[in-house]
Amino acid sequence: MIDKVLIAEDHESASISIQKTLEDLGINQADYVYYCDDALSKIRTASQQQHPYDLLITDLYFEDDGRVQSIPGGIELIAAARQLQPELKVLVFSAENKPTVLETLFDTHQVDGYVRKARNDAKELNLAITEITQNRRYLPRHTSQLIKQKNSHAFTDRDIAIISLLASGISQKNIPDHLKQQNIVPFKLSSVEKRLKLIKTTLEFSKNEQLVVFCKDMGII
Amino acid sequence: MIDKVLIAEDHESASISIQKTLEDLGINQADYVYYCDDALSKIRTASQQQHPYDLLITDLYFEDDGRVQSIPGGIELIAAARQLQPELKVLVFSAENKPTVLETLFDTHQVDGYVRKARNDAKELNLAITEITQNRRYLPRHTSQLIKQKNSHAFTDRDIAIISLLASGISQKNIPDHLKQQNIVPFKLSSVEKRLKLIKTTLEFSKNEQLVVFCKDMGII
DNA sequence: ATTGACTTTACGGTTTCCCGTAAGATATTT
DNA sequence: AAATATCTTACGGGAAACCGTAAAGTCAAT
Repeated sequence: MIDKVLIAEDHESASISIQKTLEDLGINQADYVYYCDDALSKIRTASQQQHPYDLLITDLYFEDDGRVQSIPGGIELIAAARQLQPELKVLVFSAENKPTVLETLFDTHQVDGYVRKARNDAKELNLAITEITQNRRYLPRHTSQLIKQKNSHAFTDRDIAIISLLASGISQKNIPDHLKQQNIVPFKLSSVEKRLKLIKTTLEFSKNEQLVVFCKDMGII
Repeated sequence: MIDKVLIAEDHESASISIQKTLEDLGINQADYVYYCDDALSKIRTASQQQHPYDLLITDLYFEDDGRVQSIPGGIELIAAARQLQPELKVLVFSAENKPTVLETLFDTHQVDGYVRKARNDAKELNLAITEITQNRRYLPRHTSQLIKQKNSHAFTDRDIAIISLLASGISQKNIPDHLKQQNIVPFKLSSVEKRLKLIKTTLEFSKNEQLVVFCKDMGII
């Protein structure tokens, strides 16, 4: 049974809707915070006082408004919260739709539910909480479609480093220097050239410009 | 005085928050729709029945879910609504933050208010409606900062065409063909080279890759 | 029509990128 | 340890991009 819920959401309007949904479900012990750091400290305190939260509903992205935060976003919050309280249920409520991000949420973080901010998100939220109450996971069915896409390439950290350098204006012939500095191997120019060629071939791209916008769109960089 | 409000917002959760805010302000005649087409037909009917809306609160982006819509988004909705009912007040409620988009909203569409979906958006929504009730515009103060940014370049349609071609994988030396096909002049390679160099110089960029991601981020392409 | 200011194109040299092949290094298998 | 496979680097030729200069074209004003 889910009695005590914590909402971590920086958008006040979204937070209000979540609170209303919890009310509709008869859940009266709902706390809400606008920063990840506050969320973690509440989880810690509740856990220490032998009255832990049953469910964390969290957004993924928290806007920086000047207040220094040690936890930058939802993913890090989930990791930190689970370390304090491993059995804590987690429901992510976010507009995020990028395959790579969702994949890590489902696989490495094993979230119990995911509701995307979209047309029927309030009804979905209600449904998701109901499912989680019964110890089931609530993951959108079209997720698998999103993850699988034609000619997909698994980007390594090195790939991301290289493409990020390109996107930041570094000339290809200078990339070896930067890779070396970051202790990324192999770092020689010809290996960089080969790798870029491979990526572009599998994705059926012809130019670097195309590749960087793709990575932007996909949230890879 | 504002009595009758229409909410055009595809996110159910956001719509609920807006409705709650209106309740808090004592505005009881609030209709809400999830599609732009529905919004326009409601505005038309209300206007014809001599009981028009006082305020339209609308999102900018409406997700395509298969239902065919003639009005794709908020900007087009605003234009169509103003044509039917020129004195209609418009308050935009969106996560949008790109300078170019906001500029057209404020300047060419003359919206009465803009609230960005962010940390204190519910309070801001309340404030904005109060301001509009008193015939004042409510525009965020940091807007001017956003629009004005160092080394800014005014992108022409031709610039956008060129950069879009680059981003879609067209080789620079083939751009002249495509420009010619689109009847964009000048179209010769050397003029394209010169233009790209100018843009990159003013923005202090060194590579095309950098330029295309910038334009992606800014919503220029 | 001529001048002058400005825009567009032509052209050539240099740099960077692209891409194949071959040599060298590293890891794996037997 | 030798053989094999795989990965990394070296190198070189050709293509594309970069960049300056000069020529050709365009336009406005007198």
